[in-house]
Amino acid sequence: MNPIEEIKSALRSVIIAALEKARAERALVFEEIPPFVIEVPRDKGHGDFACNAAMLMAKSARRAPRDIARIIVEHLDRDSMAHIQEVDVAGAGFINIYLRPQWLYDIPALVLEMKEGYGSAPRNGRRVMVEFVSANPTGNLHMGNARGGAIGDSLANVLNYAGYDVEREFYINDAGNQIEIFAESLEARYLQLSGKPVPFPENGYAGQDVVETVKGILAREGDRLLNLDSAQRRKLLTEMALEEKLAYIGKTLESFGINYDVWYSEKTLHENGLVDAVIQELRQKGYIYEKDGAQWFATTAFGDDKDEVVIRANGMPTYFAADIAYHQEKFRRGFDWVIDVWGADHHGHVGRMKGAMTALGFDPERLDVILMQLVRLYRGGQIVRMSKRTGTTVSLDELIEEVGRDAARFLFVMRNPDSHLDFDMELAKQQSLENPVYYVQYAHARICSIFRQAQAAGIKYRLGGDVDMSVLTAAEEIAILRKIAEFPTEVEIAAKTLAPHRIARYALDVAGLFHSYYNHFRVLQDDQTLQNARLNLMKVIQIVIANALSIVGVSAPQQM
RNA sequence: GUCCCUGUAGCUCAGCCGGACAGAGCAACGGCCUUCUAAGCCGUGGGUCGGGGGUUCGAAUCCCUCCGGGGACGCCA
Repeated sequence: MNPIEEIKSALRSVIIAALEKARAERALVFEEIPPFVIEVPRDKGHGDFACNAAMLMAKSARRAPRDIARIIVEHLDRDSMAHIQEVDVAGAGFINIYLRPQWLYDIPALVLEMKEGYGSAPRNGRRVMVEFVSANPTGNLHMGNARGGAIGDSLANVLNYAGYDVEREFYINDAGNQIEIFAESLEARYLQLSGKPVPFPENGYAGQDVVETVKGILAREGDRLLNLDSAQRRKLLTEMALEEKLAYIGKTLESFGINYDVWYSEKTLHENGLVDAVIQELRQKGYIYEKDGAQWFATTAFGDDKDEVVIRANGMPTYFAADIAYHQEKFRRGFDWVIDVWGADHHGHVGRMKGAMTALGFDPERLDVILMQLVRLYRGGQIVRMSKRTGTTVSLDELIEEVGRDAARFLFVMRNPDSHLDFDMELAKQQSLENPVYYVQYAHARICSIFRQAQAAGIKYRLGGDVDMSVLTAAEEIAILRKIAEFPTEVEIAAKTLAPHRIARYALDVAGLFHSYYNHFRVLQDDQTLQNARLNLMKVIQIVIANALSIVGVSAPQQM
């Protein structure tokens, strides 16, 4: 249920009818009706809706845009749409349409009926998977993972609102080179902590967290692994460590408000032969060749500037090979649309993956990759450099602990993924004007407070139904209703353009309109009719803010 | 060198599926608490939308080019 879109489509029909009528009467000569738009003008002085059809037709109809616009207006059947109050021609040839305010007064009843469903589109039956974070299970989650988590989860929320059946997935990189190195690191620590002075691998995982993990294993298992051969020892250590790490990652993400539907193991792709199979399939299609003892995938056939190794000279498949198999599986599992949220450092991987999907016969348009620019961490204006020793600066746990889940998520989601984010810890944890999350939450809490006051004073009011909203004639009230009406369209655009930050911005806009209104108008007052209408207005704002915040993944507090 | 992102008010950023005089927050300056939470509100000043071409009736938005900033170019993931 999208009031704006319904009106737009009704207006579209009316305008098309006018064009047809004008053509039939030979008032206008043209071949085809151009793909014109009906939009909400930025400037309220330009009406409730504006149409650019006349300007687009100027050339083919060989008339001045304003002339065409006037002819369209003359042929409009105004009675066919009760809401139309006034239509005029303005600017370069815009058709500005003014509606009777009743269309806005109908909005609150709709919102109150749909409640948390307001803004959402009907189920469209299409399945979409959002894969995000997918951090290496060998270490802790860092700021980049935090941003990816906030964006990915919020995007999944937006898509769900927009009518898709969404699944969240975490791809576990539990195979490959880095796991080998992880295994070696674990073994070295295990031996060292058991009193055997072995050297630590040169490029091993030197972090303290690995030491802690091994200490835990020693405490539980004792030194019984000393008796095993090295391969067996590494295997067991890796299994135990990964289980612990993944549980920890899952717990952290959960406390960040993120819950996955599926945790998908890379290792199972190898074990089930899916990696070999997909390479074989590509080979049959002629995209695989051998060079220097390795197997190469001819990604240059799809616009890449150089080919890519899929099977190393040592016989081990690369990460890319496994990822091709993984993405093939995503489509095989029945997803209509597959979205990955990756760090910008993976940008070279995008074209190759789309090429691989094309080679396998999947439409690459069904795969979208959000490349998120990396996060630079600051503390009070000073950049925080990556620590060599721990391999990390601030972990997601520390972020949640220090800044708080709501503020962190809002700050991440608010920014366009394309923006290079300078994240200042000091700024983020300030509970001040610098911190927009509180501005929005405060609006929600204030409205809750009004209703608490109303209740305490024993005020009787009715929400929804046939409540007369037409007493809300102030420009501020009209502006708020208009903004509320735009929410479903905002969700739709955010989903279509994969831009959850639009919802955070929208929430800020609504909060701004509310705070201003609150300081100029009394909700609770003697005039019963007005009071009732304003309480309805408040309730509707509260619902929309709560809905927007839920998409962003931020709580809507009752009081602050 | 090739590729990706980016350059909008002093600062941080929206706007960029082309549309009518370019927006917000912060900072600066000046106001507003006996009334539903001052984590708020009101007002003032502040911009060659990096530069230059092009497409268009119309460009911050699309294309080309140059310049500045960030990043990627591994038989790592």
